[in-house]
Amino acid sequence: MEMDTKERILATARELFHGRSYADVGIKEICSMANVQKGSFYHFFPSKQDLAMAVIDNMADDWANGFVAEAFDEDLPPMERLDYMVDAVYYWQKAAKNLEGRMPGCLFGNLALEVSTRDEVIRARLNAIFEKASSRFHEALEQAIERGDIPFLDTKATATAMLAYLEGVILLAKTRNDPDVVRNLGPAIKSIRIEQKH
Amino acid sequence: MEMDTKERILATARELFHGRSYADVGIKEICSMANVQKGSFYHFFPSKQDLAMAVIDNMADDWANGFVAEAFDEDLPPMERLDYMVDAVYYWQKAAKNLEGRMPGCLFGNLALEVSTRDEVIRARLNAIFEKASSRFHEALEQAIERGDIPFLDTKATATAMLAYLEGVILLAKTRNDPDVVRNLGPAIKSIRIEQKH
DNA sequence: ACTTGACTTGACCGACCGGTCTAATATACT
DNA sequence: AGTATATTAGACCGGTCGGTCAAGTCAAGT
Repeated sequence: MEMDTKERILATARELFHGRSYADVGIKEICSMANVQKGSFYHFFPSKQDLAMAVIDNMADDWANGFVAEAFDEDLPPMERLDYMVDAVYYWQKAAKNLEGRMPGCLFGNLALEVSTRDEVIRARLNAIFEKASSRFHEALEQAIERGDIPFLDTKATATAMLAYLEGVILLAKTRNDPDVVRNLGPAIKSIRIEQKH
Repeated sequence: MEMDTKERILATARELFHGRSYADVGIKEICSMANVQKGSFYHFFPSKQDLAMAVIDNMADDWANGFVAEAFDEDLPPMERLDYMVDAVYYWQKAAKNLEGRMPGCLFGNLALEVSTRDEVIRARLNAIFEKASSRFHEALEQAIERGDIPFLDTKATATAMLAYLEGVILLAKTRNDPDVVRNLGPAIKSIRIEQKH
């Protein structure tokens, strides 16, 4: 049995938004690629903005239960989780590029820069997702310090800085259209540190 | 005497693109804000894409001759240039937010994520600009090592990583709509290091 | 005085946008 | 069987998009 209409819309929209951009992908295109009619679309999603929110949540869920869960596995040594995460990003981007010819980058980062100046709702949601992602880094850092793997530092700030770095690396890689940038620069995420201020 | 028509278009487009996005700003809007007619616009710019290129170059020039020139002043100790750069970004973003209520982020980063999947020409230009920016970091690092300010490392890779970090920090700050993120995380740019591999 | 060419004006174009609406159809409960 | 409800179908809407174009203005060159 084929996917539920709503899920088909969601999956298609996610793919298109990720591969191109929010503004560049129209509802009509999503519908025709998902084999759904306009009316059906608007039966499930009150607006394009609403669809965007659903796509974001959908992707965030997949992430949280996908490699993020794997990478930040409690059984892994904390600092190794960072490498795992970088690797996951690299392989994913590389696979996507091999398929589409273009490196799509990070859906959240893409959307953040594209729409956060004109859509408060979406901006806030993306911010929350970044917040959550940052907290995974935070946990890992806390544990690393506890185990004595790394010297004491401001774990909260450093965690956010690491997330920023990862997003920045993806941005540069996308601009170069070269996933290798992720592999070459990514591991340096472990070198970032922000001292505790008092 | 008022500005040249072409320059008026350029300045207006730059402001609008930076403050919102490429797709969200139409030629009509640019024209009316710049007090120019459609026809005049297309007399100077053959297409919207061409305008984008001009805007990018225009901004890149201003940067290169503006704070980048100041920050990467050869008279400054190399590593202090990084702090200067971070400061400049912070004050700029803060000023922009105070004016418009929204943190615009980095025009290059914004455009890169928005259009680089569907416009090779613009993508390549943005890539070149990042390349150039990275080379300023590179120079600084080389000099820092030469002076013995920092231990030996892969200056090329580290320079690129630093640029990535800066872009990532701006991305996160924009998503949070809070320039303070730049001030808090920015200085950690100096902690990034990529070892020379052999 | 006349010509040239840069510049301006604004009406106009087809295509597409997000979104609406009515009518038809499948499904599920009584 | 009958009826309510969820879903689908696709024509249609006003508005906007990037871009074109014919007509004209105006200053400089001869």
